Amino acid sequence: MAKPSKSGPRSGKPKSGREKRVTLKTVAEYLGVSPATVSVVLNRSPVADAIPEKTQKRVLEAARKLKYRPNQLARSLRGARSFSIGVLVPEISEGWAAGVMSGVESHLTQEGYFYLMASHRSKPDLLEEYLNHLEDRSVDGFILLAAHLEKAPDVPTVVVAGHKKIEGVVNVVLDQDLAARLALKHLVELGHERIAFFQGAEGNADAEDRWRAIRETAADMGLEIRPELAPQLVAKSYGPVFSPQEGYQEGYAYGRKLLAADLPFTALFAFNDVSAIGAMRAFLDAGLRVPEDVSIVGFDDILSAAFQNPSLTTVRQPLLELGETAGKILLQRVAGTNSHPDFVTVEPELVVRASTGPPGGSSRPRSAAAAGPRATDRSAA
Amino acid sequence: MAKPSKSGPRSGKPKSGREKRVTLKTVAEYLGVSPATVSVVLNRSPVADAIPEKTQKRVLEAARKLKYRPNQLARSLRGARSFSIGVLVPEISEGWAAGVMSGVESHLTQEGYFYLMASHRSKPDLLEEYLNHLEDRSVDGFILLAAHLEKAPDVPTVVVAGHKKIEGVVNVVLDQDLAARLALKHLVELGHERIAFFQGAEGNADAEDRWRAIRETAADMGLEIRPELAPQLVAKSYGPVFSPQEGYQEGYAYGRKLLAADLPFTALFAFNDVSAIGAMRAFLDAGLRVPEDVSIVGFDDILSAAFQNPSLTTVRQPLLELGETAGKILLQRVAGTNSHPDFVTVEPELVVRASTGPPGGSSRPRSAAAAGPRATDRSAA
DNA sequence: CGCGACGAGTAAACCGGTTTAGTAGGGCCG
DNA sequence: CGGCCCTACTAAACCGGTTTACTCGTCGCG
Repeated sequence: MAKPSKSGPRSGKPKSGREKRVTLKTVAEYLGVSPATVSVVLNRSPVADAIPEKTQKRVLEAARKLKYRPNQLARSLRGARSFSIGVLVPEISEGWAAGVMSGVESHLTQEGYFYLMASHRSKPDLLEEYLNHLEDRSVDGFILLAAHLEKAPDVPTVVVAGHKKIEGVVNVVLDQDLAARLALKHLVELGHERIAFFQGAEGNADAEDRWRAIRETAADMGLEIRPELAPQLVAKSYGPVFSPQEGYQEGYAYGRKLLAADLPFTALFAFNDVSAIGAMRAFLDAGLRVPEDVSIVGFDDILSAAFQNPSLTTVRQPLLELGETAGKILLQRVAGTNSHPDFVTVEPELVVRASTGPPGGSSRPRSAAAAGPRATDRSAA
Repeated sequence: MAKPSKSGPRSGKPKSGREKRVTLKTVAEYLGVSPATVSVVLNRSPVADAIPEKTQKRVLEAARKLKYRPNQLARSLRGARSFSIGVLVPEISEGWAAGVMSGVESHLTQEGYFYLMASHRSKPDLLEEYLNHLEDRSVDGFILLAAHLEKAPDVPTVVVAGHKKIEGVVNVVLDQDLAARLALKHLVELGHERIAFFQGAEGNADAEDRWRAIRETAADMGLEIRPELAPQLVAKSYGPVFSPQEGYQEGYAYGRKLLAADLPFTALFAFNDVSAIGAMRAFLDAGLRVPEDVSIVGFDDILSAAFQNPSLTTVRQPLLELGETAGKILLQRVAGTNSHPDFVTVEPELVVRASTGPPGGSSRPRSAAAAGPRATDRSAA
């Protein structure tokens, strides 16, 4: 019917060497129908109900045969959705962000979304600039890591490790209270009473909330926190960062300061693994044994935590889960599912390794008996 | 002049609460000119030469006042360029890829580009799928990390750590010959003659080329490579990977095997830092001293390399530079600057730390029988 | 026989820009 | 005074889809 003309085989001018891209029109002409019909069928739009099976089959087949792939830019221009979301991280190469990103990506690509990414370097003006650029590219939503947002963007937004309540923004955060409880309970059960702490640097996304959680939990458990034993780090790292040397060196320096304070303590709960590792080295260098003289608990569970000697007991952040949760919630919001809570928490986990043990005094008390085997017990045969 | 009408203040219907987005038309109507004029002026298109200063100023000012921001999707739809490029990495959370990405990002965002990203997980079909999806989103080019490409995509492409010559694709690779020379020269100058090696696993993007470089360099320097002292790793990691425990444990296992081979050696040049660290622990556990009994050279310079005890001498990959180079070349190609070589190399650097030293273990070369003391030798004071 | 209801699509507007071809009006020249 | 060239823009096509409103032909029914 209609006029199929001789459109089947490639007629017309031979063009230059290159194949033109297959477009909606190509398919329509090939079939002798209008572009609208093809579009409607391929999208299973409700209007397509009026089109008989037979034609639908023809369209589908033609599309497949010609290897038609719709131009996504064109679709997004008209439609509301672009199926891409903007992601802003403090710094990609940084371990924490990379881990969370991995979770974000896994969920998004699985749902057919891609994301546009940039690093805000914790600078408010860069953040602002990228938010604008990305909106101009019609992203459907934002996922922001460790970002200090002032006001909600025009599209759905989820912030990971932001701790500010902003109308219309969902925050995904680690359950710092649980983290504090896990670590302190572990130490207390081992018999520790005098515990030192590292507070996160100002500006660190998690520092404030984590410290609040620690204070409250310590109070609940009847632990005293001595200010002299709870210095605040200053390294300019933002997130729970694996910043090259700085954090490590700072941990070393503060580890020495703790010793110099000359107040007794048998354990240290550091702000993160990097500072924990630095402090551990300081203690070892000072002739103390870990964990016999000082137990150490880190935070994050960075990859090298397990490689330390002794291997580091730490509170693991489920980075993948943080990312996946953020992705899931964002896509739900993009899809219009409303009413999410302001804060969604993800649970950390305590990874007990060899850097913690019962407090045991200088002259090898019951360490041999109670402290049990080293972590190197895994060496099998 | 013309008819400014009363367009200045927001007239018309009050709309609902929300501000409509400012579009080209908005600006045009506000000024009483046509969209074409505004477009032409804002783009400094050659046609705009015909438009007097005065009008141009008016347009520019109006655009600023109304906070006009062009819809990038619309621009890309017509124009050839979308100012976004597709990036496919093996896995984001992986250290090597994250480092290279950091370089890529730095160059691209600086040039006003964004990128769409996904992980190909070293699976050819995923790679293929994402290449298509990204082309459908009109990316201007591709940067692929550690990917095995079969044929060149339709847009300019740069592959980092791909080692295959493909027509129209530029490869950015580490100079493995230089890497081998740096490491071996260092060891030879220290006095080492019997050196053990770890070969990279099959499928690792760099394994083959690196091993070739090592063999050739060793031959040049008159070093003999004993097959028994050059086992090939098998961990399924692709790139120069910081794969959690596996690589480390494999290093440990192969370290033991080297000792069991009962062939004398005074140094190990590992395939990467992770396996080097694993092997180091194996040596230490066996009662050997590092570097007095065995010197160890790693590869990559992962962040924790400096935290080891002893800290690890290693061949550093300039990850940022790899990424930046890839970005720079790609954008040049996108801009049409032709004729790039098939391969561009980036130079590694030897970072000498504490795990290498002259051979000359006190009196016990490689006493396999010694299940000696722990490695806690650092009890300085 | 006339009318409304389908069935099967289609024309055309639209998204928000870019770009090409063209045009109205004025000045200058011969 | 007509023709021509500038100047300063503008109309309209176009990019590649999506969507809404409408048409055209046929059938059922009263």
